[in-house]
This record gives sequence, structure tokens and C-alpha cells, in this order.
Amino acid sequence: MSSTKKDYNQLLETLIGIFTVDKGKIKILLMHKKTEPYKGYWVLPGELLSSKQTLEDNITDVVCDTLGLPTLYIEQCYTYSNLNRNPDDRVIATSFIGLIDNITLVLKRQEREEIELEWFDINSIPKMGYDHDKIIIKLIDYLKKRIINSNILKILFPSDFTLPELQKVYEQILNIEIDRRNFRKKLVNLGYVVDTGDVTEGCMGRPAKLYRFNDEIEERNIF
Amino acid sequence: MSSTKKDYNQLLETLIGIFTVDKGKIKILLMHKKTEPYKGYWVLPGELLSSKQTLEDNITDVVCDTLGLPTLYIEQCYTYSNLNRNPDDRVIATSFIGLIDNITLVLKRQEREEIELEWFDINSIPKMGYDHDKIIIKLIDYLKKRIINSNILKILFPSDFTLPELQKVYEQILNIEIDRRNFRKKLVNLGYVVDTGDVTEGCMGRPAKLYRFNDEIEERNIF
DNA sequence: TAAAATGAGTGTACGTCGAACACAAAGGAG
DNA sequence: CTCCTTTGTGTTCGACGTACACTCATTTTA
Repeated sequence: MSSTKKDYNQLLETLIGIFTVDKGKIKILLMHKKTEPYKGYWVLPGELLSSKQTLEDNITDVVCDTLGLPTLYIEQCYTYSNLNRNPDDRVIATSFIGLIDNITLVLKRQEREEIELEWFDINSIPKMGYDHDKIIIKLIDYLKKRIINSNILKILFPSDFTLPELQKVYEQILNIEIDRRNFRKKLVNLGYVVDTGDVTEGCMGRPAKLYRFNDEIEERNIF
Repeated sequence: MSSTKKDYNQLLETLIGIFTVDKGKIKILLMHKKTEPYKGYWVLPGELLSSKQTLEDNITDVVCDTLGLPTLYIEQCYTYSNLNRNPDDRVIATSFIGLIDNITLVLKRQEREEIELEWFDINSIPKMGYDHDKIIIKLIDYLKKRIINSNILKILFPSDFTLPELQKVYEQILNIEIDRRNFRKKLVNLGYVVDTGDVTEGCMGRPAKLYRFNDEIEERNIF
């Protein structure tokens, strides 16, 4: 190694936190690592970036080819460049969030034998390899902020959701309890959601009305 | 080039948009490019990342060594990986915002002969080289969101600012006109700012009272 | 099939915050 | 001294946020 000439070559990888909402709980999809290093730990899906790919193309490949999911809505979150974040090589990582609604998930998922995937409640993250615990915290934080400040919730709830379910999502994110009547009044009276006329079936208790987001409302900073 | 083996080596660069506020106007510091490609265009300061540096260390070097500024408050914004964003090489760029208040700026700036720098109003950005126009738009957008959703304004106004000056910043960002009385009532009555007891001197019109942000208030989502 | 359990739907009163509005005060320029 | 420029100040009204308890529809169980 020459001491007068710096080396500028780098390895990059992508990492994705894929989120969905199930019964009002926010979940993230993690991969069980079967090889060293960090064998037996859980990690975020991802792969090395090749020279002919954008980060976004690369992460789409991971989602479709490796995980067997349909093309997702994705957003870039953060780029990590600590020198020792990977024990073998110097690897810089760019993290993404991906969102998939429950219905699409059930319909389109194709099982991949060779890898073990599991959905975790974002409040019960297992033991993560590398620096992925730190990365996950930021991904969850990013997701929460985006849900509050934008209308990406519409991607997680394309149609036919119940207000109690939506309320649970806000309660998790804001870490508060919300009064049912006030929540309902706000969303319905201010026109954020519209009644579809249908109701849930086969659940315990009184059936819940089904709603969808109002397309005519652009800005949606509910809280 | 082998068709069976992919190339994973990459070049990375950092780019920084340094912002300050001058008389209620938000300004960004740009560099005039004196060599091809894009000779005569303006660009964001930045440099290639070496293998032994984090992105944050790298951008701090740019700020101090190249620009002659003191160490700044910085935040990472976004990573760009389009294949053709640089005409010569494939270079991936990570952008940052940097914030410096007016007083520190005047006291600490050291002139660098070899480079030409200029502050531009964010509403009058000159012709930019590479994809920096697109990057600047996102940096400005990011800054605006951060000013609204966090208390980084405190970095741009460490102390002794006037309410009309602060009001102008909000008016630029939100692109609305705010009533002086309502603005004042909100900031003072709700305790976001405190009167220092001093007033401005030597300006046209009635002297303005000087304020500073209230350290006891953590969350500050004023709008 | 009747009763209990589960979860969802509904209205009102009060306080706080946001929005609209016009004139007086202090200093600088001529 | 007068005019010009810029800052400081209070009130009213409406909208939205918040607190609060009972009834209704369905499933489960006795």
C-alpha cells in the first residue's frame, strides 16, 4: 500500500426494512442468518451493489428475487459509513424502508425454500447482527415520521380498513391513547376517510364499518 | 471485463449545502467551478471519499480545509446513485446540509484564495453543474422540513434575534404571510422565546427587541 | 336458545388555539 | 422638525382538541 496515494474504492450494500400492518400492529420482515459471521442472528435483507446498478434497482432485486415479494413502494432512509460496521470488509450501507399492505402480501408472496423469513412486531425486535439494530431503530423512527407527516399510510391501507385498526397504528406511533369518539370525529368529519358502506364479517364483537382514504384530500397531517 | 463476475467497486463523493440566514433570507454557499467538466457552472462543495474515512469525517474536512469554515452542525440528507450523474466516472454521492449562524460566520471565516465562493438566496440558485440542481432542491426541501419539525433553527439563531427576522424565515419556508401580532403572541405567550431585554441599534425604524430561544422547551413544532 | 362477553358506534360541553383586524411608538433621513 | 420606515400591541370570533359513558351488533358459551 502506497502512503502517498489514497484508495478511493468502496464496497456498498443496500439494506431494507419491509413493513406491513397486521391487526393494527406494525411488523418488520427479518432474515435469519445461517452462515458466519453472525450465524443465528437476524439481519435486514440486502445485498452488495454492483457497478451497473442504482441503489433503487438493487433493492428492488432483493425484494423480488431474494424475498419473492412483488415490487414494493420504497424510500431511501440513511447511509452508514462507520469503518468497522462489517468485521470482514469496509462496507458502506444505504438503508431503505419498503411498504406492503396485508392483502397484496398474502396474494403475491412466493416461498423461497433456502431462506428463513419472519415478521416481527417493531416493539419486539430479536437479536440483530452487524449494526442492524441501530439501523432498524432509525428505520422505525423514519417510518413513524413519514406516517405522521405524509400520506404513505395509504400504501399500507389501500382500502377497506376499520377505524379501530387505524387508530391502533396511531397509538403505537405516538405512544398515546386516543379517544375513539374523537378519533372518529376527526377522520370522518374532516373528510380524511370515507365510509365504503361495507362492514367486517366473522370477527368477535360488533362488526366494524369499512373505510378508505379520501383521494380528494392531498395534505393529510392528521396529528 | 468478465461477463460472469460482477464488479462491486464504487467511487463515492460527499456534497454539502451550507446554509445561513442573513436579514431573514435563507442563503446557500456555492463554489464556482474553474475546470472542465462544467467549467463556469456553480457546484456544491464536496470531495471523493477515501477508504479510511467516514462520510461525516470527509465532509468535515471539506468544510474546514477546503472552505476555511469552522466545524459545522451537519446532517445527512440523501444518497444519489444514478449511473450517468457524472460524465467521467460512475460516482455515487451522499449529500449533507450544514448550518452556520451569521455571527460565527463573520468571525471564523478564513479566505481561501484558490476557490471562489458565493452566498445565494435559495430562491435565486444559479446554473448548476452535474445533477447538483436536483440535489439542491432536495437539500432545501430537507432544510425546510427540519426547521418546521425540529429545533435546528436554534443553530441558525443561537441568540439575540428579532421576531420580525424569525418571522421572515417562516414566511419563506411556509410560503405564506403571517400576521405580526399572531406570530408574536404564539412565540412569546407559549414560551418558545424569551426577551433578552436588549434591542437592536442603528437600524431604520423603531428598534426591535432581541430574543433568544427558551432552553426549557424541548419540542418546538411551532407550525 | 338465552345469557354473557367482546368490540364498535355515537353526542355534548368546555377550553384553547388559530385567524382576522388597525393604530401608536421609536428611531433615522432629509 | 417633519416624514418615513419599521416595530410593538389587544380583542373578538370561530374552529378544532379534549374529556367523558352508554348502547348496539355479533360471537361464544352455558
